[in-house]
Amino acid sequence: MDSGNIRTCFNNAKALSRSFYGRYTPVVAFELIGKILVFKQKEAVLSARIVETEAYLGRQDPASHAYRGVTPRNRVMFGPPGMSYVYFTYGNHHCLNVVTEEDGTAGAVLIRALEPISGIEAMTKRRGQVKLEALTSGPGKLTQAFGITREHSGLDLTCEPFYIAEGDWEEPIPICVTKRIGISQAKELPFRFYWLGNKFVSVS
DNA sequence: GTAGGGATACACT
DNA sequence: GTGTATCCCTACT
Repeated sequence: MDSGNIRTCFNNAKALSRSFYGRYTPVVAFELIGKILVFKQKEAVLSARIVETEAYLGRQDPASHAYRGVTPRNRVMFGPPGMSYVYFTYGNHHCLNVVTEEDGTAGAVLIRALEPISGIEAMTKRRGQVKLEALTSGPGKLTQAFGITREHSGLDLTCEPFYIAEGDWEEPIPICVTKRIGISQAKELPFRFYWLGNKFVSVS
């Protein structure tokens, strides 16, 4: 597949509504593949297509931050859907999640990989001189490319300047479902979704 | 294959 | 308040 074939105008795309996010987390994770993450910044409009996600549930999911109940860090996961949840891990990396499920129920989708569309220069400046495929092909990489930190946790992703828009891809997207990776608990659940054959996916 | 790094949660004073 | 095990990773060898 030619994943570099980018032709449509993301600027006119509509942000996804809150009701999109307020559903069962794996459904949201699945449907987020092909959607477009947009972050309007001073120096550039950064945008990228979502090519890989993972679903994390609440109290019933041992791999989820929400498993042990509300804490200062994870409380946004229990709030209204459509908000961002950013956390810091392994001493080096931030990870970007989108809150799902109705207000009061925990759930989040981890954005694991993106395919850059615009603002590539700004991303490269933050990431250093790496290959295009290495810019955003991992959860820690994409937050670095977008300049996302914990300060961006709890933001509303249904409106500007930081939002997720409808996809622009006209053909059906081949989506592969696998087990989640990088975790030690509940590894067997089929909660990872990625765009089959897309070279920006972190691990195939 | 593994070093590196810092925040977090929780068990203890 | 302090100690420490753990963590949804990356970049290097």
